[in-house]
Amino acid sequence: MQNPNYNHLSIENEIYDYWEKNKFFKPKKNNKKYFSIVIPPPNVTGNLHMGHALNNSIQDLLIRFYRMNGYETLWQPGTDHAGIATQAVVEKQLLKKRITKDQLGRDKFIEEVWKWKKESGDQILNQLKKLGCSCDWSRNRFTMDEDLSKAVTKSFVKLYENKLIYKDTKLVNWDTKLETAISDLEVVQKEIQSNLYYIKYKIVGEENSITIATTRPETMIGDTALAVNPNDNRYKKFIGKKVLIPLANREVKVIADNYVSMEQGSGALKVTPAHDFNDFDIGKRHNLEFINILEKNGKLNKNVPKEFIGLDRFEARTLIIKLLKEKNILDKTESIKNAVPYGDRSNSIIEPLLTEQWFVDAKFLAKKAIKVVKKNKTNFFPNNWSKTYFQWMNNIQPWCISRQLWWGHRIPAWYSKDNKIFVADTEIEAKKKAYKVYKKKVDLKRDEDVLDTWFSSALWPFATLGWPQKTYELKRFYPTSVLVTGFDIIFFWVARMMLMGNYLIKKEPFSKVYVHALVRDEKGQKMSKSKGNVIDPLDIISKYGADSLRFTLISMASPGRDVKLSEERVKGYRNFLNKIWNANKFSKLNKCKLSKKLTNKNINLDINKWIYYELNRTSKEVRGYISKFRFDEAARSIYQFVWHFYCDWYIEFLKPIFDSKHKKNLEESRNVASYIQSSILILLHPFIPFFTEKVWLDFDFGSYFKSPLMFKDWNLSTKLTPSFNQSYKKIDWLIHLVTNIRSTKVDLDISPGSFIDISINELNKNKRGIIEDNLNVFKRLGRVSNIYDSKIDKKGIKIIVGGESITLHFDQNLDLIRQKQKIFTKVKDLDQKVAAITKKLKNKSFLQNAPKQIIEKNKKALIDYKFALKKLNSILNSIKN
RNA sequence: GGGCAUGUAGUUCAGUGGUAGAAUGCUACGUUGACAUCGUAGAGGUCGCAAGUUCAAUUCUUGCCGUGCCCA
Repeated sequence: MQNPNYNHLSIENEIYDYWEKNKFFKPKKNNKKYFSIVIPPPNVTGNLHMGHALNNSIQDLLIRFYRMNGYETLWQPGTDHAGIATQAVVEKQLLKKRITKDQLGRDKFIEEVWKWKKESGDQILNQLKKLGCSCDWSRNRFTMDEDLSKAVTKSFVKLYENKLIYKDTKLVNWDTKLETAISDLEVVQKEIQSNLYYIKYKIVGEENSITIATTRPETMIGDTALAVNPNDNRYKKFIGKKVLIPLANREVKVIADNYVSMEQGSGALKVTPAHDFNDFDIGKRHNLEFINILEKNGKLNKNVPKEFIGLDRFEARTLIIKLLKEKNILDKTESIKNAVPYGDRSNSIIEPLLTEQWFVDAKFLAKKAIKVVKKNKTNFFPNNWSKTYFQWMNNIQPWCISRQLWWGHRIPAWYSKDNKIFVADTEIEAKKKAYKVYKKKVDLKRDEDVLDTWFSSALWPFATLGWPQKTYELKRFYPTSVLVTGFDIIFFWVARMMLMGNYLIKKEPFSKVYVHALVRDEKGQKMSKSKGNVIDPLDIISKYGADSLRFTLISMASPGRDVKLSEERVKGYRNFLNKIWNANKFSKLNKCKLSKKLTNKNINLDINKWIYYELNRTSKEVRGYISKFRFDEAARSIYQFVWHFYCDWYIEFLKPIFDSKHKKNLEESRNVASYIQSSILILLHPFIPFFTEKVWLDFDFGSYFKSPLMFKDWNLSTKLTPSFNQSYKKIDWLIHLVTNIRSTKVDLDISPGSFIDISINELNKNKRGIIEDNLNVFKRLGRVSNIYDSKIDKKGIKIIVGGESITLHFDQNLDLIRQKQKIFTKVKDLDQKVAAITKKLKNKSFLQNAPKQIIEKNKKALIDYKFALKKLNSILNSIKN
């Protein structure tokens, strides 16, 4: 420990190696309780961002805490295969070599993806190690692993057989860039400036026309009706008649439907059942024709007039407007703001498209998932999130699980030539099933599509533990104890695990869900690359250390609030580590050492009892906070203890003792100091594992406690005799006294280093005893040379501590103006308080209604205030004289 | 439009039906053998606004205003 300051740079890697080498992250089997967490699997293409850092700091805190409390503890790590994102990454890479995926073909392309995964897929896991995460890496899983894939197939088959997975032709959100269906959750509505076009539809056989309004005029080619509200007097007369769709030159009926709003637009609605979700419903209600006009890439197909075939949807829009203008059919154009759906991956405008897809009957599965939360088998923290959860679950839509991609779990469905579907675990099984139907061998073709990545993520909590095998881990660690996650994926992920877990295992996947907020920049702005305000956790780690980052994030993770991160805060907590580092140096310098002889029964000195008492209190408090998920309060509590009790006062108390030759006091204090020091490491280990481990090893606490820090019993609280509480109060008073002496010196403009004499003749016996018992400590900290037990003939000034007065004597002439000023303000303050309480105590209804202890408290306060006021006034008088 | 948060010191945030807290920043002083990534002392708040409930409201209720997010 030669460095004057703590330097994390070489230390963190070295410590992580030490943990891994010793296999400390593997669960230690025992018969006691278990604690398990499955990591929210980061995207295999991902890089560690602040959200991950927060998420995983909290998980590691919990895992280390429960591990140290003797639970059989598993933190299950892994990554997900991120269908769209990964495929895009590999496609991009291939494009650099001027190869398209279609040139390669499906199998070769998949090989390329695996190659990529092997080379650069686990980057984020190494980044988690930098953060100090104590996952059991020997159990690392990937959603495309063989056993997880088996779990996926098995679930699909089971759900299909139970009619909870089915094929259907529906409108889905279609991404024309990626050419796949995407989930409605992957669609972001963006408010943009659009044109609202008013177009005249001529009534067949009349001169009249009806004007409709649309932002997507190109879809009119697929119109199969015109709808008006049945109560709309403007249009009633047209119901049942036919209109001519301009350009398409097709005749469609005018229908009446309550869905149509009379106020919106022109009050008449063009109905395109194959290209709009609301129109789809109208189409079903009125048995309309569904005309699909789009190819999968967003170009117009053969169902449109010749001049439009092959045009991109937006080119078609421009052309249509041009033609309508020419033919004088365009009534007017309005500029409006409207919400337009974008794909969150491709950032291209999403088209509702009529396709055949696979769906999960989410509504059925939701019933159980709702019940489990209602019955508190799964609890959200903060509890408010359960409302969000219920709201979504209650309005759940069929979940479209097929994706038109190559990378992912291929759907285990095979088709015969006459399009019969055979769903099975393997092709052989499917063929067997087909044989039963056809009574002969037939050729089968496998479904080309893959499953939504979230389908496999939904199985994560049990598939990673070995399901469908009946493994030890599944039995021991399921349901998992806590899920730690960001609120943004409650629907995407949490809800879906609940659907699947409760159905396939018939048990909730986790007992608790801790939901944390977003990490933002210091101004509260969302971090984004385009804004350039991204703080890279790895930069922060290399600059200040993983521990500093962890402590910062944990301290700021107040429930229901976003974390506003600024580098200044990280720096502050780096300073905190440095402070402890130096406190340890002090301990070593003074030969502090643990001793088996030390028990809390043979501690005699007040200061040692005081710190022991406070440690005990802190440890209990922190445990309470952690179990209530109040990590911010837990961090605050330890910080307070370490800096303001241990460093600010206790180490100062120790100095006079270490300078003395009193053998017994010396030994006791060295023992206690060392005990407190080691306890701080234990308390803090879940928060700042690298630092605490380093010190633990340096001081060889491991051999004393016969335990690595990571498995050391975290529980520090013990039953203490009342004498500890007494000592606590004594030292507390002493601290007030010393503080008061110091501030009086500042008020009087006297050098803080100077020594003074004091008289304690007005002090009661009890308080005198405190000074006598802690004489050296008091003299050193208060910078007091002589203590008189009687009035002495020397200039002085009285101060009040805890209602008792003491006289401070000074040699020089004093400038009492500031002191007087200060007393004046105190008197004024007290006067107000006395007046307020007096008024209160005269109020009959207060006396009648307020609880007894409040009345007593007020009465006592009044007496105290009056007493202090009297003393202050007498001091004021003495100054005047 | 519906829903959920949120408004407390310059800043970031705790907290409570009964005397307003922390961190950081700020000011003054300080290099005494753990630490200047530090120490000592201090200044700093109508607890968003209004009404109601109550003996008592920063805290509970309602309304309004501001901010953020989710869903349509």
